[in-house]
Amino acid sequence: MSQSGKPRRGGDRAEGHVFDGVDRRILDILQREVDRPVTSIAEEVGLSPTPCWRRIKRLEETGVIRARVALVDQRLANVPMTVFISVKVPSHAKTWLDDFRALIEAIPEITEAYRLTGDVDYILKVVVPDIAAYDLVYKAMIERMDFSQISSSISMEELKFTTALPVDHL
Amino acid sequence: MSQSGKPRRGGDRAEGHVFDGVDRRILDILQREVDRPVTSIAEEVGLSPTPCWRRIKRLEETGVIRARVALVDQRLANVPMTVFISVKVPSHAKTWLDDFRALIEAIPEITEAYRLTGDVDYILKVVVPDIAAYDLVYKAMIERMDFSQISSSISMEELKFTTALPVDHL
DNA sequence: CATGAAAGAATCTCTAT
DNA sequence: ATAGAGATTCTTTCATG
Repeated sequence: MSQSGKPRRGGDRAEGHVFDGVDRRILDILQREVDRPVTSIAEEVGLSPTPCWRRIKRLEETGVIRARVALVDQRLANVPMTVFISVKVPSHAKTWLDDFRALIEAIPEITEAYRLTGDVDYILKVVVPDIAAYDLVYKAMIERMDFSQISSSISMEELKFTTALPVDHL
Repeated sequence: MSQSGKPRRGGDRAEGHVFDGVDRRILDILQREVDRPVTSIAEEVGLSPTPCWRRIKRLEETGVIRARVALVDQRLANVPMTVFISVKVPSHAKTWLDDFRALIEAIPEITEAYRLTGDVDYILKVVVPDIAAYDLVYKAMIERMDFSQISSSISMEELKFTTALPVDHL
């Protein structure tokens, strides 16, 4: 994968900007260690510091780089448990969805939420210290809203977690 | 949630270190903008720069802060599509799991993978440019390994995505 | 128009009080 | 906690090909 077979045309995006292999390599580095000095990155991609710095700055200004964040260890932050909640909606009224959005935003333990195709309507990723804390989240949800169905799956093991998007498609 | 009702005892972790409310506030900031100057963070949490800097450094050394990374926009990086793959395993042999781990590691489009309780054994998060690219990932998987069952759900909408863990449990 | 060199500003890192 | 020195990095400007 990550090799579609199509010839690379330079990777023009919707916004009209063109990225090349050097941009990809810069992003690949920044997605793993954003505190690397520009000179070090420049060296690795075979550029002098100034043009490299300009590329990074442009990647920020165009929004390709959305944010620079610290990733925190789940266990050391006392939220070692990850639970996935599958939700079916009881109503397709707009008010229900609005309430659901507000609920999701209000609960920091819910770190991800997606609306899906298929028989499950939404999937939520929840991080908590333990089952008891998860139960509090669960209760808070069903107290505030109606659900047609909710089912939980506990993550027994995280095999992979990366925030680095594949860059080969750029 | 995120308020368990128990009195805060300072939040001693497994490693024996004690975090307080200031550490929580620092982490909360760093999880959103890691490039904030130390002096600015110090000001916000009501500390002078030096002790604030020392706290941040300790958070790094103890591994609470795992990494500092750039978050890239999915759409602008040409991987706007998110797909969740549910997998059931055909065999509980160790070799199968080893192969599965290697497969997951080898495919950069698979950004997350978890082993779950319940009827689904694993769930994978995959980011790709489009259906065609997804199909390549899918084919690469079933060509390399056997699965008892695979089912895909396409994300129609990302309601929430944050890498910031809740800090109230620390 | 992109590159490379270099100067000034800001920040980081650590020491001393 | 504060002050501050020295090193590093960032950001901009300018000359060059």
